[in-house]
Amino acid sequence: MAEEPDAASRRPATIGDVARLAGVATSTVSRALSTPGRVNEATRQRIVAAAAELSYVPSTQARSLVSGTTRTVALLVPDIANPFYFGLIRGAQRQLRAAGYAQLLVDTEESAEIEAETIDLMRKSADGVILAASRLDERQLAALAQRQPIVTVNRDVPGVPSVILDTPDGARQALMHLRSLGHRRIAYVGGPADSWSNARRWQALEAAAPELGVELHRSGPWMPHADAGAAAADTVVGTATASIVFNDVLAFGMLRRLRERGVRVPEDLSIVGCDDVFGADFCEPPLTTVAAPIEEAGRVAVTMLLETIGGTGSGRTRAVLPTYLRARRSSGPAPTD
Amino acid sequence: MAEEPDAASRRPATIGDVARLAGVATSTVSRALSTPGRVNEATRQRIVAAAAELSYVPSTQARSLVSGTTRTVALLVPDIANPFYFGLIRGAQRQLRAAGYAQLLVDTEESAEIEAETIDLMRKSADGVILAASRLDERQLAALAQRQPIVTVNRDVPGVPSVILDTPDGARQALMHLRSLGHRRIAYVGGPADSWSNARRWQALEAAAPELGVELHRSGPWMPHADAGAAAADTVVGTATASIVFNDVLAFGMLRRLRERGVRVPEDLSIVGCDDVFGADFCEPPLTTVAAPIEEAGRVAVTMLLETIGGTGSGRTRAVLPTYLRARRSSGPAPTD
DNA sequence: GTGAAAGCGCTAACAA
DNA sequence: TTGTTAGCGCTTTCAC
Repeated sequence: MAEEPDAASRRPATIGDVARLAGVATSTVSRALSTPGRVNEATRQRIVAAAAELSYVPSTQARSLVSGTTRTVALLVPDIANPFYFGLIRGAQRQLRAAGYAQLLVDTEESAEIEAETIDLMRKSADGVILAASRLDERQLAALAQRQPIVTVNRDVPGVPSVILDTPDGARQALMHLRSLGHRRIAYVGGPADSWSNARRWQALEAAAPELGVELHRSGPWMPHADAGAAAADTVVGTATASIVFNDVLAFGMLRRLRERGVRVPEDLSIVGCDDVFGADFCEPPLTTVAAPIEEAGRVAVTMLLETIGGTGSGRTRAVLPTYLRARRSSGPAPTD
Repeated sequence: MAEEPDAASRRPATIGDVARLAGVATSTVSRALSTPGRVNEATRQRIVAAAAELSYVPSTQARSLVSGTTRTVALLVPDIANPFYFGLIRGAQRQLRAAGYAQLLVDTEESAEIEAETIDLMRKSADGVILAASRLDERQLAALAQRQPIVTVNRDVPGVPSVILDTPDGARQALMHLRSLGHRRIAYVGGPADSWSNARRWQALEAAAPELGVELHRSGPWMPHADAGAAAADTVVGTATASIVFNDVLAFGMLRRLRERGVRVPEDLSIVGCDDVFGADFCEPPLTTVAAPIEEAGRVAVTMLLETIGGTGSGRTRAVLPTYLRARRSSGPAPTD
């Protein structure tokens, strides 16, 4: 194999090049490649060979121009560096690849503005959008969903299909767990003020506390970053003997602070996180946490979105995925007051 | 504001709709929106207003069909769930957004085949490709780079622009650090056999060991997953008093195993990781690790790629980013043998 | 400064 | 079974 002229030529092969080489019309090439049944087997083979020789790749742009469809789905997450979204991203990507779709990942940097702007842009570039932990308000979300297929994750707005991780239930489990260990004064260390999940978890705890005989305290709002954990930890020490924390990342920061202050976990203060993020079993002590099937959430979101796009909508518009408490060592017995 | 008819109409507005509403030709709309200087200010305003009213978004597909350019860059990573890539993804995304590009993120699942296939697909869908820790061999990589703009991260192939994190130097720093602590028998716990960085780190260590009077052992290859850490840890105990590990994730797994076995870190066995991944300062004990400016690597890779695409190539074809040892507590003094 | 028309690569009628 | 033709939405000559 000496020179390969086609490889050297800068311009990628078009359907016209393939047609010329195979001695057929472009429409035949198109058919051979997308509706193999409707073309003579011999010519089909000739065409496939020609395409291979020119290493022809169909232009997705041209295709979508005529089909009006892009076979691309956008996934918007508030913070790509938050390990919580890893599983979601991966689950979505797997399901998308299987369906022959590409994934456009966008980090909206916790900004409602960037989010809205991106969704609008995507109206032409993607067939649909998956919104993780959207920062938009209900009205906006509902309006946008009118215009283009949208599925939300961890955000429930009437009329917008959604995948919900039932973390309020997980929080309830955590509360019972701590209570059964003997804790009576328990704090909820809350996440961002505009977080929908956060509000729902608090509600669930508030509802469950009385009948358990738990004195419930509230701390926050806190940003879901490890750095915020220091201040958060300080608010809890002395107030409660156990805490349920918005998410693991925040809990990591608390753990670090408590170690600095010499407050022992779980002996002096119990901690329960949420998400079962990467690292939750490596930290000191390993973190008891509300684990959620986040990768599955990604897959389900894609499935629902593709149903919406395809109009195959079985009508399922809301999926609630169960969570469970993964008890490790950061929630020991209640300290004797 | 009662009914908003345009919002209700399913079909998104095209340039033609805008032209009609503004009472001009489509070409004028096009100019007004992309070359504002070449159009009368009054008409421009009329057009902008019309576009806003119809909430017109230009079709990127149609644009790229005529321009031959997609303003999209593909980023291929072997494993999206590996926290090492977070920073890279984010750095790349920031720089891309600033330049008005979209990011197509693909998880190649550590498969050379998926990688090659994806790169080929991207020839038409993206203006360029960033390859993190490519699994392809030199020949393939060089050939692909002929056909489309490619920048590699942590992979150096002649003729392919690359961003290199100088982890071999970091490994050398780790070796000196451990030696100065009194360690003489030190193991390198290696990563995947086909990892280019892995090979280079070993070379660096091998070269540095004699003059430091270090007896260097080698363990591996291991997959860079926490689960692999258990077996890896077992190979080191008793052989060496300190170990330099391919990456933090593997080190996490080792830490867990050593805790189970009752081997104290760093008293009985010192550990130095690599990457300074999320969690390295939360684990027990906090992990001393070779830290690399990974987010910067993402930004630099994008810059280099865009230069290649734009033909603005200043000719810079290789960026080497320094690394440094971030000493925490997992590398204590040498145990007395 | 603006409009008419051609064409980017592809698919989908419609004919043959 | 295959070829011809007309567009998808946009940019870009080329006239005016």
